[in-house]
Amino acid sequence: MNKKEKEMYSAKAKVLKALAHPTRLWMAEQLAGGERCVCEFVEEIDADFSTVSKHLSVLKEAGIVEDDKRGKQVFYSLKVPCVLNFMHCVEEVLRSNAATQAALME
Amino acid sequence: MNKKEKEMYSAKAKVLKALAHPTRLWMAEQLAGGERCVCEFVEEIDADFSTVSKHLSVLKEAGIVEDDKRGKQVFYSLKVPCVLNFMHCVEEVLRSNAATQAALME
DNA sequence: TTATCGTTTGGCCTTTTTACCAAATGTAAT
DNA sequence: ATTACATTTGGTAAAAAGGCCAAACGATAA
Repeated sequence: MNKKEKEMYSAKAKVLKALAHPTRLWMAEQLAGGERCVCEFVEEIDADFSTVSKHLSVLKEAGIVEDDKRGKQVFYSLKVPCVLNFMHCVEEVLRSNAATQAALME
Repeated sequence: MNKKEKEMYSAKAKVLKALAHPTRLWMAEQLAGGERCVCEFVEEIDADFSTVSKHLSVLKEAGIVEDDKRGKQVFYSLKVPCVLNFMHCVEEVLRSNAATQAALME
């Protein structure tokens, strides 16, 4: 891996890292159903307003979501919807793991 | 988010987290071309043997790769190849980010 | 203007992650 | 049995991530 390659993989990893948190993953999936304002998320998660805001800014920084301030509220939406395709595969990994576990039990 | 949902998202996040590191991401892509032994990775990355081994064990723990000890060497291979599909989307995010950047320049 | 609402930012502390070293393990060759 | 090789494990120190509080901000309402 040369320097340029390293930077490329760091950039890719950053995108994945942004999604690699339960709360952020959940948020991303919620946004698949359309935009949401920060306050909606705060209600549904049991977390501080500032915590939710910071999670959203991680997603934004990674380029996964974008924000739109309208009036007093800020609405977030998915910028690159394909991230949800990840989920099918992630679920396949989980199923595979479950199968492996089950096999060990026998 | 109830407790069960929380656990589900934690499990999914763990899979993503495993891939969310430049070195591990690179390794996963390398494995797309077929199995590799640990020593091969050590040569190509400028990192300690133990570091490489630990990264691989993170991938293994997540259920993304599996290992096969043959003789003195341990060979790793992709267990769930679909993880590579992630990459197309991740690249799309990066392209989208580049476009956003470019737009700002004008 | 002042007050209020929705959100972000800064600071601080705790937890997790990362990476190296050294020591332990297991396999194969001598 | 001893040695050498490939890998893993344990320990530890440094860096990054997570989450809460309080303070700052910007837009609207009074």
